[in-house]
Amino acid sequence: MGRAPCCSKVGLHRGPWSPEEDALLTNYIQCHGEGNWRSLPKNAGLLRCGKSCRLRWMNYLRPDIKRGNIGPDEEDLIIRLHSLLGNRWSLIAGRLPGRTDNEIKNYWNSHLSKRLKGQGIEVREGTSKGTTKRARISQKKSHNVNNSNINHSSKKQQDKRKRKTEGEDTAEITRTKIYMPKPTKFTPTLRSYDLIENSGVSEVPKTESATSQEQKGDTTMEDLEINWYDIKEGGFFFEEDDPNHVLAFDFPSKDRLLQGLYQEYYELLNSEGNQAQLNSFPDQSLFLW
DNA sequence: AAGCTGACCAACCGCGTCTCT
DNA sequence: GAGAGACGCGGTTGGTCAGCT
Repeated sequence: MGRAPCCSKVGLHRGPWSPEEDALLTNYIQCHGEGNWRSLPKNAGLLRCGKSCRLRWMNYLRPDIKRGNIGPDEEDLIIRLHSLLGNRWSLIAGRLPGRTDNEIKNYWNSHLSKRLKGQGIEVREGTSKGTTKRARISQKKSHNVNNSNINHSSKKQQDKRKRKTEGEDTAEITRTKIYMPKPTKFTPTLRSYDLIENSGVSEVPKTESATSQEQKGDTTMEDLEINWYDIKEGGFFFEEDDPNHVLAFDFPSKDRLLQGLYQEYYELLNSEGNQAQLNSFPDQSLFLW
């Protein structure tokens, strides 16, 4: 499909952002909102490509970005999610409020990956997209580079040259087709529930929206048959000040099939040796709300 | 003090996918 | 259904800095 020339445009700034550029971008987005990255630089008076603006905003300027070191809890979550999802950094970042995919990716590559390998823990490489053209090229490239005795600087130059000619190489690579279900958007609403210690849900939903939904004959809690304990154990709940009070996902009745997928996901999440299965699991569907 | 090395991380690149016409 | 533009993602690069020799 068509690709935007973007950063190749002559006369655009590249490299580190200045405070003035940051201010221009921040002010513009605060006034006009995100989106339209293509036209944003022009409208905001920035000599940057839209892609660069988006990246700067998403990874650095966004007000909800959490600063500071990644804590042990976050680290543990990253490790667990990576074992399930592979290098799908955006999905992992989606479970860590305030953290960006870039940050998690960097943290993984510079800290966790090495540490886990050092501990003799097998680190899952690649993703379900590991059989894509790009991934195969990458594997092929690293293989070639590893087999050469070139020094560091010439290796980089060689990589660049290879990148320019690799179109010819790819024709010889065997293609493995992976069928991924088309991502489906659905919108579970949040309900709040009170929990009785070790015994699951004590009461039916009490929130206003939940009550009105029930009155309209929408999905009830009993209909859902979701294993609440699994949700809690899976970490996909939101604890408020009261530790016995949780928010859980609620699926509209039209999304019964997706509810099944959701339950399947948690079963996989809690089972041993689930990586192969997850490679074919439509996880994109689960995170697109 | 100077040079080297590796770690870190912001930014870039290229591709796949989505959306609109 | 096809094509083009826009967006989002993951891999990679390169500048900076701290620690070591």
